Amino acid sequence: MTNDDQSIGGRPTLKTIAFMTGLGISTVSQALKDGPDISKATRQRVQLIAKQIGYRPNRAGVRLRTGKTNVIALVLNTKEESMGLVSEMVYGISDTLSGTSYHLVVTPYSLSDPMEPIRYIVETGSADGIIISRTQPDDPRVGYLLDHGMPFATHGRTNMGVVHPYHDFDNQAFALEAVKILHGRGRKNIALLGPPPTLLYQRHTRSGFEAGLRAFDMREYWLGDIDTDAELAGIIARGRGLGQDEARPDGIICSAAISALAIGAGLTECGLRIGRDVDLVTKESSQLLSLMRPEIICITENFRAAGRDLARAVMAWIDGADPANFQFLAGP
Amino acid sequence: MTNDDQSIGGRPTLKTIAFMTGLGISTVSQALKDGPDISKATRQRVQLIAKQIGYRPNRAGVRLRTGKTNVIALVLNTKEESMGLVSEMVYGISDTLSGTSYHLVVTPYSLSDPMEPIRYIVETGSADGIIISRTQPDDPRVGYLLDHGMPFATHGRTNMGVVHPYHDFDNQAFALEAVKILHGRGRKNIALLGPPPTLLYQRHTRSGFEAGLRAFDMREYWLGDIDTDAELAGIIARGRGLGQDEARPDGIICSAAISALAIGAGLTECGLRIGRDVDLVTKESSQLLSLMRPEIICITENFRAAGRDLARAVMAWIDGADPANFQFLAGP
DNA sequence: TCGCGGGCCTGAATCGTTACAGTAATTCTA
DNA sequence: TAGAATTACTGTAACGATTCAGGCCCGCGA
Repeated sequence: MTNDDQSIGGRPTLKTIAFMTGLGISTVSQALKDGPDISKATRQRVQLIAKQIGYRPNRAGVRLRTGKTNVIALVLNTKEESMGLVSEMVYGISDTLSGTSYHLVVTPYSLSDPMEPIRYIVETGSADGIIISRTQPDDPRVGYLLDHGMPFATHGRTNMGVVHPYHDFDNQAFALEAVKILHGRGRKNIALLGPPPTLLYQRHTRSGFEAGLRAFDMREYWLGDIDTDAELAGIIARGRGLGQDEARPDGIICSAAISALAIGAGLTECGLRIGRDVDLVTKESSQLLSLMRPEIICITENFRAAGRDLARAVMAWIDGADPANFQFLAGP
Repeated sequence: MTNDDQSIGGRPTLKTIAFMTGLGISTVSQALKDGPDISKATRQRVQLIAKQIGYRPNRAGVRLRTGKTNVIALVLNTKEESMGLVSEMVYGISDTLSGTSYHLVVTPYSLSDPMEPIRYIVETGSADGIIISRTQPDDPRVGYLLDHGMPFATHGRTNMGVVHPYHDFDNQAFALEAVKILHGRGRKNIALLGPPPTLLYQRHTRSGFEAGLRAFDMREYWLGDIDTDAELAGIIARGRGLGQDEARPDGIICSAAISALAIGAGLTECGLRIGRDVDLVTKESSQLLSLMRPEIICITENFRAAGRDLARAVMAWIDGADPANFQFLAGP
């Protein structure tokens, strides 16, 4: 009842517009969302004023009343760092989110339990949708989120027989292509430094790799129990080991730029020249590597595009779209 | 009046605890924050139950009532990418924020207007504090935030005669140290590839650089109008140009790892060997460079520590601490 | 002319929290 | 022992938005 000082002061609210138009608050609310019960003239009038005074709905008000947070959470493992993955993903997501009402909350977890941040978000309802990465073949987070009806999208696929949005790089095609390139350069004995077996794309990578070997009649040099998640020092040491091995591979395929650099460093230490004695093909996500080591052959994975896709997917799912329509596989 | 189904169902609220304890809602609210009006016994009882049932205050409720968002906004320029700056900053900030009630919202802006995201946050009150980077000597954002009473911290200092929290790398000391290293390696003719003059740390860098030249009686090779913000291709070309210059510098100091790589790439193209024909000293922020290009001399800047400091500073300021106590200068 | 159904708008209730003004019951003061 | 002060707790009113059950007025059919 006390329409004191609506005209002046603070941020405009529905009350402000109601006061200015002489309408009721609920009318204004409906008019702003083009409710059919409101006459066209009134709707236009309200919307005009709202625009003029720069009205923006109070997020807390909306959230409290409707439960809609207008937040997308990006859940990252601190391990995550394929040279720029984080920044590219963030920028990609923001590309999509800008111009919408969504904000991006970044939630890293250093802990060993990947479920913890997920549970937190679901239990406190602090986001409308979640983007997760480092997806595992049988990822507990996916099951949990599905169970709890929380929209999400994964960077990488799962192997669970359930449908959910994802963006994945076609690592099978990548590995196949890499083998083909090495074959084209006359290489025969190929090593694969792939991702850890806990991540599904390890299987895709291996599958493409093996298909390539078969197709071009090449053989594998078995690298043993080492993957792109290993300590850099360990990878360098492995490179050194290769350098001293008579039966060393003449081609190496690598799933991460940084690991390629590391293994290359080890090889170089032994006096081997990349591009001559050994060929190195790697995935990379920025122009950096080609600068640092132009002799390393690069196949680009675009994390920014991934971020864009993932954000689009989550938003669409939140809006009720069919998640099956948002499964993206990016070619190399 | 209708205490229907408080015991079961959804997330616990104050009402749930009120129902369980038989107390009033406001009593519970006060008890949880150790209000002095509530008896010790009651406070403990309430807090015990709250913990047991995993009560967490509804952020929207708090935010609507108090205006406190429990959000720190990190405002980034998409240009930003000193190899891992974004991820390291994010992880650093999260280190500090984890365990508190704060969430981290990341707001990149690709637009030319750095004020836009700042205004948005202030006008919509969508954060309690802001962390900004790419600080300029006379930064309009700093003035604006000060005017509007929004706590913030800057990555880098300003030159405005106002006090605010910051974390800065001592670029003067870095440049001086770099010159000293080059002097120690017998170099005489030094080039500086510094940051763009719009950023204050360009001055610090130059100042340290010039002091070093004077102290060790060396001379500058003037690189001209190029800085670490330039296109990589341009920097590479400049490196190539240097390689072909008879009077080329025998030492180069670089403010960003990626630029060092670029200029190094240009030099290498001309057959020059880094570490022999030319020495290259650069700032870098990960172990990457020193591992992969050991011939480049690295001085490390720790962005994660910066993130930690900045988050601590903003939180402290929000809590009413004196901003003057949160000015950090990190040595090389 | 009466009643009924739309069209257009409004008030009240609600989401979860906090600030503030009470209100009993108890204890202290003179 | 009356009155004041203290202790311990409670009800109400916001914060800003949305939802929903009306309410009023008009035109139309019988």
